[in-house]
Amino acid sequence: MTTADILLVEDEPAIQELLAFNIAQCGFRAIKAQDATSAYAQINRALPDLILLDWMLPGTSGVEIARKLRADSRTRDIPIIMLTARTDERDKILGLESGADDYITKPFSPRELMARIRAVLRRRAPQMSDETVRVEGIELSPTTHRVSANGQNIDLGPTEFRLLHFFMTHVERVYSRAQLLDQVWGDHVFVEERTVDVHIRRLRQALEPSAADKMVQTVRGSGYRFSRT
Amino acid sequence: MTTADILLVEDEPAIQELLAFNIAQCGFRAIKAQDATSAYAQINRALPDLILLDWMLPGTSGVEIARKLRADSRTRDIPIIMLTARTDERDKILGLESGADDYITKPFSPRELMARIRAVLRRRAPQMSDETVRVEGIELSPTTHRVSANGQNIDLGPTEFRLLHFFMTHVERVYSRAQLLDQVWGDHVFVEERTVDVHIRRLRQALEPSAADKMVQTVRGSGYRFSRT
DNA sequence: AACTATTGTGACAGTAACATGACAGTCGCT
DNA sequence: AGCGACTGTCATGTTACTGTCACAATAGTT
Repeated sequence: MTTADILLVEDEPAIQELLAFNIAQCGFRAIKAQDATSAYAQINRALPDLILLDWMLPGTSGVEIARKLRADSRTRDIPIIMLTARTDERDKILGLESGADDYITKPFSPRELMARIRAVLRRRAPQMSDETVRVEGIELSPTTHRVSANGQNIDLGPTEFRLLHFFMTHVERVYSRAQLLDQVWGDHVFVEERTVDVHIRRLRQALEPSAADKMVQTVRGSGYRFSRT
Repeated sequence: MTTADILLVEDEPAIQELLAFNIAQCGFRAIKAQDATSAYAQINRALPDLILLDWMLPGTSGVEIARKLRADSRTRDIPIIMLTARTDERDKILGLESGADDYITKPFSPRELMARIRAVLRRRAPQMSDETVRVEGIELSPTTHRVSANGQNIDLGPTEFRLLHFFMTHVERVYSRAQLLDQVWGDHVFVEERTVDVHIRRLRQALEPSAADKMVQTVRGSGYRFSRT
């Protein structure tokens, strides 16, 4: 759940392959679709974390797809980046009005595209971006899967790692147990809410040697918060 | 790594950019040309180590370029890989007769292309693949295909060798089994993910006498990591 | 202070993830 | 052909993580 799923809607097979390869190279998971129909099918199977949408598609155009996704509450919040050959300023506006988060014109450098993907993910789903996060003395690096507090290494299990990662990318805000289950465990799992307490404890225990456990705070009646100070 | 220079002759800018990015990702240097004229100009400036040649080009075709390169003693030995949309067997023969080392039809997977580039480079210019890598006490020399840890020789099978080579050039970062299969096994072969475990074990076993096996670390739930300490 | 709602904690069994050993198939070599 | 080295897969151990509970501790209310 740490890696972002990116739905790639593109009809030209060569470009699709190349983009998929680049996405994978950057540590994300690429899900491919050639047209609107298969795109919807993929979205129905599992919500992606970001959608790369070709402007020109056979049948339903990219703009129409974007509009439909924005109309559905289930898909409203999924970031969309449009790919297009047009450089016309009017089209750009049209694309953004249709609900796209960003917009990139062909020919584009893959490096630029990847930068935009990261930027959008950082804005919309910070825990999906794989950048190193630092809060106070704590440092968490998703790519190396390492955590350190005040220089000393911290050993975490997978769940505690994701939990801390989520907290560090959503500082100073209270989350209910249900919200944490959705965000850290995934929305379709059924687990007892009190299980969160246990993992909070395990996280605190791991952070204790560095005195960083004070940052994981209980908000009675509401949930938990990760906070500086 | 003595990076290989790869001349990329392709008129479609989008595909050129994407290929150039992939080439760079793999640690090679991409030199771009849109047509025969600029290709010759680049070759005159400095001989590339490999040429990626689009079959269909405006003006002089890829086949003609390949013939001319083969006729010149200065360029006769440069490996050539042809890119083409045609799947016709006759064209394939024509392409190879014109002197190409390999031939790949669009749409192709970048992974396959990169595998072929590596294969051709390995065949035609083995010294180009790489130079000796050193991490902690371990020393790996691709050219001599030798590995030593703390002075003492280590015997590795081909797969373990490539695995260690990949790890040593990508230290500290965690790779999933799928990523390792992509990077180390290369071709789009279907291999069970658990097979990675076995080769990890074989690698560890080989490194054990030098106590270097501690560097191959398991990251539960994520994959494996090669790390100092 | 007493009571209640909420959260902390230690223990535990089930399980998912990983390690290991064995084996059969393949390939190149002489 | 016969041999040895290497590979991929499976079956079986082994480990470490997970979720749940029972009960202890704490905060909030009256």
